[in-house]
Amino acid sequence: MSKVTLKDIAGDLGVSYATVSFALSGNPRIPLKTRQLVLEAAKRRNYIPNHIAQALQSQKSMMVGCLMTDLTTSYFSELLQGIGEIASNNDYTVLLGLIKHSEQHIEAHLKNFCEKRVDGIITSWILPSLHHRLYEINDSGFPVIVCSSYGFDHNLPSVMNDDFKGGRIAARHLIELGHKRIAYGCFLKNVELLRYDGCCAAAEAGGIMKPSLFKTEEMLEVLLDSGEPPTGIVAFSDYDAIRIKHFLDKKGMKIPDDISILGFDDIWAVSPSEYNFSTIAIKRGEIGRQAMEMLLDRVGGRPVENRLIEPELIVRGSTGNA
Amino acid sequence: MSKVTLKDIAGDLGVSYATVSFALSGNPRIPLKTRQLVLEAAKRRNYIPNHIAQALQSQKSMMVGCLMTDLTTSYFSELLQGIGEIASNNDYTVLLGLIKHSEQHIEAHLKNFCEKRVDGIITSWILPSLHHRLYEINDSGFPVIVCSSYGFDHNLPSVMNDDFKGGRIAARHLIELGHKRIAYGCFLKNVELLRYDGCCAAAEAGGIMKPSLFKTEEMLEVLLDSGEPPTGIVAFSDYDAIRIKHFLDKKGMKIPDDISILGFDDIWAVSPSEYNFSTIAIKRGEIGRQAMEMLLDRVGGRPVENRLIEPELIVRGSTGNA
DNA sequence: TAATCTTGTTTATACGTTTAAGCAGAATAT
DNA sequence: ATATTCTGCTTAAACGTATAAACAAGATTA
Repeated sequence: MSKVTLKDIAGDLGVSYATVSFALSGNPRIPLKTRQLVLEAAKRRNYIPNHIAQALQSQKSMMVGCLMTDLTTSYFSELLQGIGEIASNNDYTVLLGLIKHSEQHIEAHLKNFCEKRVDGIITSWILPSLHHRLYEINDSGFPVIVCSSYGFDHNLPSVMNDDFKGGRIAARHLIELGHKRIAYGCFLKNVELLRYDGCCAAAEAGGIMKPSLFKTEEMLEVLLDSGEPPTGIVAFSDYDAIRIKHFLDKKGMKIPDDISILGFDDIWAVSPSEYNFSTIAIKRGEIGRQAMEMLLDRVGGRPVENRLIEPELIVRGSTGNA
Repeated sequence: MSKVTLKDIAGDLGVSYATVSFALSGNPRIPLKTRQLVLEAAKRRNYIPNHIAQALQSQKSMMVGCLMTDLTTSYFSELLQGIGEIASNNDYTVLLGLIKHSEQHIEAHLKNFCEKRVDGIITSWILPSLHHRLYEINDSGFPVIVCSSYGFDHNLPSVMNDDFKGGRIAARHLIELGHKRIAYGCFLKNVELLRYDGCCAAAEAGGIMKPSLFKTEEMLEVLLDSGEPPTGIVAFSDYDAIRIKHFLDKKGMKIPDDISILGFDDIWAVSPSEYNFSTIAIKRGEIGRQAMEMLLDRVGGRPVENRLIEPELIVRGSTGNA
């Protein structure tokens, strides 16, 4: 076992262990000569500082708890990558709580984080029925940051994708390609309409009709069969965009010749080697990085403001001139 | 801040804090009545045990460090899911070290894990130049377990995919479909040939020719243009299988009518809604679970043996009768 | 020359918990 | 009636570190 402690190396040198502690932490009262000796002895003995003892003493664990859903693996992976990057740079360690969406499961992880005395918690989307626990935890001294690739309702410091701007960018792209009639499609229920609002804003700015909204394939069909069918579609997600493509396939419509389409997320399926769809790429890594930075601010007692991360248009083969 | 300690709740009740500690840990010397009082007071005060102090005292951190590469996000996600599941069930917390493949980066995470006094470390593939560090760390009292979806050279307790059996299962599947001439393709350099060996074993058992091995598209072309072209191909990975499919597309060959093909991994791209390829699914979750179980065994001082996890054949649309 | 400051180190306490050992009083055994 | 065991609790030490306070000796100042 690695049981080498300050006392051991103090014993080697015939000094008190306080001296060793001071030397290692670079206290100026310790002359360079002594310090050198201590460092050598530490290296010789392969001394590894015991962070647990340090944490107990300093009341800082230098750990951040991350509550992550595994709904979309790529989302979770890139977010963690971003969080981990900033965490590492600041000597923080990431505790991972991968959650299924059961209340007990989430609660167990939160409890665990608190017992381990993390300096803060970053969470992605979790069951609304557990939001009150996040508030409690946040209020009881564990700073909580929420981060997500789409907006949801809560009342905590957060870093989110800027859905409104994303929608605006998507619609603006179509408008710049000359499209006059745009539709917005989302097959998920109970999802915020910020992206649609963004489309509407772009439409208004571009002087075209307010985009029509459809939530089912039937509604889309009605639109297509109407006198003035849309020539461009913004989908809530790349998954939705792919689903719409398959629907259009059946109707014999070609992308992008007959109709343009783009979604959100930049999942692997829409990459150039696969569907090759234009998309609004959500900057998951950036969301993660900023969430961790925000947490560091809160830990440091600095004021924070909610942040929106602007997504990025990636033009590929599914959008063309009207 | 959540600064409620044993002393606080001892003060409330007018007993010593040792009594409180005993009561909370269920020591039989404490009568039920007292215990009840303590539990109530703890709840009232919202007492959260300080795991850091417990860890210092017990010399067990109940944390496991996981060193994970993010090469293939789905691999890493499912592995972690498996590790996390067993970890949670045993009151362990996962420390995550997402690594880029730079020596300093990996070394930094390893050092961090040791300082945080993890009870053990689980690592997936890392740079061979750092294997000696894993040995050192393992020898200095931090049990290390290696887990991976394909074999690589090291000398530590491990949980690996059974590549040999995987290859055998893949080839056997083709043989059962009546294929007499099988090829094995792998575009990666420096990769072990266990899967190919498995194919060969199946071929021998099935009384057919030893499978030919190709490592480039040129070599594949030569095979296809030969007098006795293969009718079935086992690819090292699903990525390779897809790449081969695109090559075959160019040659105008149809899957599975003209030729059957299957790879390894069961990545999303080969799922029914996409390429719909037959594949050998590597049980990443299971590898993760067993790795964590193995680590628990080592922490508990129980003897361990390397484990091989048999992958699973998933039959989809890319393999058919010869 | 005495008072003060500086330098290099030690002593002691604290962080929050576990747990072996101790202790007083009650219950039981001899 | 005395010795023993049991019961319910307390005391004290330990885990490994950080750090305020103290201190002895030497250097500087008045």
